[in-house]
Amino acid sequence: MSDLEFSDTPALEVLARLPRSDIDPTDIVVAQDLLRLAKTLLGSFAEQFAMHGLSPGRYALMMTLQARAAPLAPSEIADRLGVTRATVTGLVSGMVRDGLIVFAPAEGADRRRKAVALTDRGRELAAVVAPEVFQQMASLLTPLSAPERDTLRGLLRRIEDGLSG
Amino acid sequence: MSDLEFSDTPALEVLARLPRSDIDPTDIVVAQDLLRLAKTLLGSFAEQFAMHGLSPGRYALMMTLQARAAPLAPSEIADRLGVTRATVTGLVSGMVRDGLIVFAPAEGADRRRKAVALTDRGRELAAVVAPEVFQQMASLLTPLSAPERDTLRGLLRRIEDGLSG
DNA sequence: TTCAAATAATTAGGGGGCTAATCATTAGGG
DNA sequence: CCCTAATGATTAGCCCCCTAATTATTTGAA
Repeated sequence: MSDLEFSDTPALEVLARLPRSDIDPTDIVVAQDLLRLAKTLLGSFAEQFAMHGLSPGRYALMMTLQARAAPLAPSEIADRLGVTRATVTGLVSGMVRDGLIVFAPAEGADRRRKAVALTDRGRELAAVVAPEVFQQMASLLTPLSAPERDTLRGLLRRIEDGLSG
Repeated sequence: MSDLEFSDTPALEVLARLPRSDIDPTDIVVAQDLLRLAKTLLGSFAEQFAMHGLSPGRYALMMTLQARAAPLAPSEIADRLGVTRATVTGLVSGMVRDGLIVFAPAEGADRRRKAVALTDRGRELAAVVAPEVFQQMASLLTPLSAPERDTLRGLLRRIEDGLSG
């Protein structure tokens, strides 16, 4: 459950051995902190999902269906989740097996299309899990005051922008 | 390569449908921003690793060996990386196949023990990859001034502490 | 009208992790 | 001494996600 964190690597020791590096070790420490937190965060949500027999992908799929409240085609789901159709095929087949969703040829003419919808059981599970997850998200930020949250958001935004730019 | 991000889920729509929730939607937005950045960051490093035929686990293993400059037992590696021994077995077998490490019975009496060490090729690759990775880590922070980095670090620290507490 | 290109979904195969069960060796108490 | 318990490592089998190749269907243009 603890998962591998390359951010817990002895980077400073390795850095110290590099000939003529102009990198500030402090930057490495902060970056590793950030990466470690990233891993920890994602892991803690994954754990919460797992307690309900879910995974991040399953959760995302359920939320997507829940928000639409109408059946969706696998290709549509793949687009919304930002994953491949193959991934959706796998996700769907496991969730059908577990009784969370149903899967049938879509209404209408095109016989290539399928439609995915939550079962009652899936809806019930979503109704339990979603508030829990939102609660966990909100409690992430409770150590920070409102202005601090704004500051954090601004700093993260600038880091994120720096990635693509 | 884009990977699944449950943080890009229509949480607000789902939240809006919940009966009597006392959760501030803004908190959800900030938390999702944080989680999305987490995914993006880890993904961008994973991409960089992949360009050299590495994965986060392989990189972590190489750094661990590089920092020690001495052979390590698989169990020792597992402890340092925070993963199971089974995972190390898999990691090692792939890296031996690719000529990055060597793997032999350890010196000394206990014939259960093995020893893992970088090959020349592994060391060369580490010498190429490590500076690249450090550079990428450092450049994450270039959008921020020195005081801002301190601020960020403090905020992250408090969030992290809040997770366990 | 027919046939090639586009589109929906699936399959095949791979990598990275995990747990649980197993094998090999060593250590220790009766 | 011997036999059990502990320890190091591996195997088997699972899940999640990916890419590339394949199947089924529809569209559109010659």
